[in-house]
Amino acid sequence: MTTEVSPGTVPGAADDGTRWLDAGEQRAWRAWLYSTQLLQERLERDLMRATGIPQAYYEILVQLSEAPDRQMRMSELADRCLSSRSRLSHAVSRLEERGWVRRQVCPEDGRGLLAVLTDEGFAALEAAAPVHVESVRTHLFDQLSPGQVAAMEDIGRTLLRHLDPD
Amino acid sequence: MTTEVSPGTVPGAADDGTRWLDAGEQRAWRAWLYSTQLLQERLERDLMRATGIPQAYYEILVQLSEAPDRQMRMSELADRCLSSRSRLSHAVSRLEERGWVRRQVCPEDGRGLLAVLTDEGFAALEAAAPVHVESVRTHLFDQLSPGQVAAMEDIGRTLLRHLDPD
DNA sequence: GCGGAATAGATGAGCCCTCAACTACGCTTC
DNA sequence: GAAGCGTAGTTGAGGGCTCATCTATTCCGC
Repeated sequence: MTTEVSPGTVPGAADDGTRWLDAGEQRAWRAWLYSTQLLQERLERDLMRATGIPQAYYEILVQLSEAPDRQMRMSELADRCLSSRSRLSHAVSRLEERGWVRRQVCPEDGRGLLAVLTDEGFAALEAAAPVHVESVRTHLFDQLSPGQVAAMEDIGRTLLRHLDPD
Repeated sequence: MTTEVSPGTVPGAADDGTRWLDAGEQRAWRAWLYSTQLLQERLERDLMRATGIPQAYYEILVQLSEAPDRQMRMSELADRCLSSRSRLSHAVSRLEERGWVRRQVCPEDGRGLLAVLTDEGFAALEAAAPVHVESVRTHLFDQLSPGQVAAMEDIGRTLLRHLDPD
């Protein structure tokens, strides 16, 4: 009862060695959790409503658009999009149905495939980009001071070093 | 070509009034996006693997466990979980199947229902809590300095004021 | 008290994602 | 040159979420 506990935690839990969160950590955690959740949902909905493109697909188009010849191996594309192979495979299938991406056999490796951005795909990205950028600016950058933006980058990088140890 | 643009943005885009992101903003944005994405996935996977409970359900159990008589109106529960009514309704149906929550008619409002946490539900939460807290501590708090934690809370609160204007 | 708007919640289709197989090719080694 | 292992990518089942729609109840004004 005296122990304010954690990510939603059971009041009165026994001392079982768990490193529970104190009240301050609890507040910080909730602020992070709720804000990232709401921001993500907001960005996703803005993009989806305006263009019909989910963020995950947008990211794929972006990566391809920046690649030499607008093409990339499936695996590398998955890595860059922080996506599982399976997720990417499903996603590229959908994008193929829309005519935005093509699969092409890879000359150097008979197992491999290249995902190629089509002109239609590039056009779709060009149409979507301003919408998405504006959304990110409105809901994120317009709300934060330069110091907060710097802190956000610093925190993000710190977490990435731990989470994504290439 | 000279303009480094944004959330994945089309090189060479014309000046169409879009407030593109500059290189620094781009970096900050990516750091935030990737770190939150990876952290979320990590927490979700840890909790799911160890307990079979998705984070969204965990949050519901937490909110109920902290409510008077471990019960709450569906709508209020949805609000507190940052969930849509529909999502909560589906989720509570699943939780009912597991025997962790019960639906009960609301005395004061014939339209309303109360979600009630069962003893089994509470037990499931008690079992899951240490796992989840440990995961949050390992992947988040153990990585950040006290200053970074404070900045994280500050940024989160700032964004919430804009996103969740109660 | 009656008609209409607002509120509480449920429901089903469709989409995306995860997880666990599974196929197919390449790379070594003997 | 066949066996075995690792890598590339796909597939399908199952679950969660969104969105639009639907029902039931309450609230309000007259």
